Amino acid sequence: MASSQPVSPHPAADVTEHVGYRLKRAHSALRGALDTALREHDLTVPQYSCLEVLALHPGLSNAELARATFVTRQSMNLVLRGLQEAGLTTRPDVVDHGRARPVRLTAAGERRLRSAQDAVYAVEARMVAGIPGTRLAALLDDLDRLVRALDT
Amino acid sequence: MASSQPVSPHPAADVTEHVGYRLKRAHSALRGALDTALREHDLTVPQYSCLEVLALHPGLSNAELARATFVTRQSMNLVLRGLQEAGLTTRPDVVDHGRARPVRLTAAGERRLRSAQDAVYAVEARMVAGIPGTRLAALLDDLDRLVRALDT
DNA sequence: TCTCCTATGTCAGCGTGTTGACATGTCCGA
DNA sequence: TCGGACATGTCAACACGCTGACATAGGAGA
Repeated sequence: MASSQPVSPHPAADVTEHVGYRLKRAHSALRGALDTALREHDLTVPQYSCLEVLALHPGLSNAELARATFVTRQSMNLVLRGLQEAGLTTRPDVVDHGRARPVRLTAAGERRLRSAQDAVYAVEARMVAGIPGTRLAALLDDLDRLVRALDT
Repeated sequence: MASSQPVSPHPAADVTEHVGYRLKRAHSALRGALDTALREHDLTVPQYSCLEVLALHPGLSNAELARATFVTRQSMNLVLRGLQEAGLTTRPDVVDHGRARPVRLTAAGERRLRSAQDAVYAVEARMVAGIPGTRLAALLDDLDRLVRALDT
């Protein structure tokens, strides 16, 4: 099975050898682990992602947050609504210039993010622990190549 | 960083260097590409996954299909309902022995799967094309290690 | 035999994520 | 100046995917 020529219509004999399959399984496992880790912090994964991005880039608009987390404006809009109801973010009702309204973390939002980060980073560390250290960089690079190859 | 103690709270300086982030992005890109590829075949990604597994293992029950595709019984139940309404799968109303009802592809289901496979395999090939051939096996292996490390 | 444990199927509710559509606001160029 | 291209925010409809809960069917063990 070390053939290097992509001649057949089937990338591999077994579906479980497909990159897509492995990718889906890994993502599913990570999602599940994050879900349980974040539950005790009363956050969902998209909510946490949003807080993390906001901490790094305060004042991003809904559409910008959506692009940063790879979802649509519509999905992010819903997430933001939840975060605002929980008092973790603020968003001015009117702006002087454009149409985009900048989102910012509240003090409660920053506290919540910090407490959740420990749990999330623990999951990340546990996941990466199974990888030989020297191959981690290659893995990150390959995942990046997959993305670039797809949106070409 | 081959230290075996989880000392640092931050696995990496930048969030975009996290495995979780890259994994999410790659999965999102794949999902999008598959969505558009499958749309002209009137199939969703979970529906296609279900058909693919059924072709390999005819007669699997709802719960078994769910485990094979990493979703819950409830989610798979919904997918199966859609497939049955489209006439792509069949499922006996009563069984003589247990409670599990075996699902099978109809002739239409097999045809639909075959026509969709070309599109899906093209996406897989396009995605993998960006990876140095010698590193593909390592990538598959590392993705596997991530999963095993998480459900330990 | 009777009971408990486990697996399965299904209902309900919620959050997420998508496409499609539409209104609104800016800016650039004719 | 004005009109179109573009980005943004939002509504609606639909499909997924999760948890929680419940009923049912089989098998193992007292």
